Amino acid sequence: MKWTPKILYRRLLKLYGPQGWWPVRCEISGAGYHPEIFQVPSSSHGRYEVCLGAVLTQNTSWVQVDKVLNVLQRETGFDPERLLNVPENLLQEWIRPAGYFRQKSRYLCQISLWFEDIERQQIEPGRSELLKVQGVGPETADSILLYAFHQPTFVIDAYTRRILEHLGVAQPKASYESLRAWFMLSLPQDVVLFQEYHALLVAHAKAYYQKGSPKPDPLKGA
DNA sequence: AACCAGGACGTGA
DNA sequence: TCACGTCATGGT
Repeated sequence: MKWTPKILYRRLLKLYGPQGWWPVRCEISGAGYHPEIFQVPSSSHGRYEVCLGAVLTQNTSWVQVDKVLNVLQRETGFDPERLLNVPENLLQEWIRPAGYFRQKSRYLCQISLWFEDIERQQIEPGRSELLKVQGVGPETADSILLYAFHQPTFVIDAYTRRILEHLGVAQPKASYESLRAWFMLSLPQDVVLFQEYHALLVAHAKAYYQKGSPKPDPLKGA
């Protein structure tokens, strides 16, 4: 089987159907994810929530992030100015369940400053500028650009790597940018397509590529 | 009781 | 550039 981005997408879509992704809070979705009812964040608070979640979920399960986002919603109403005025100790207590709380408290402040700039100037955020923010690496940057600001960029995460390796598409040590290019160079630059594609990869990985209990990939069989 | 979770950074070679 | 140690909590 010679895998291309388009073929892989068709197979995943057939297996799992539309995802309607960025996971928001259980309070809203009931299950941690809300397929079908994903609303693109049209408000500043919505965009900001995605930014916070993207940082908080680094190397951390979403259920932990979910708890933290509920606290941040209650305490700050997803207002960057209010978050920036919270004493560091208190912010760290709020985000403790998401792990790395000392690092992430700083990262959240940095991304908040960046966010305020973007919203104030009402300009489209640039990827290279976003990557300069402390605590924002390639995956976090692409998640923010794709899900908060609707820019056509592709998110590569650990799940995506695992799938591409097992399918024989990628080398184990392939760079982030090379994998991102593999998708972006042969697909239409469509925001919803990229959002759905990443969501489908996560769905597939959760089903078959969990490290504890890996199962045979149905994509490889046929 | 280990092992893992949708990474990123600082350091040294 | 790149490999490696570090950061930290909660779930399984």
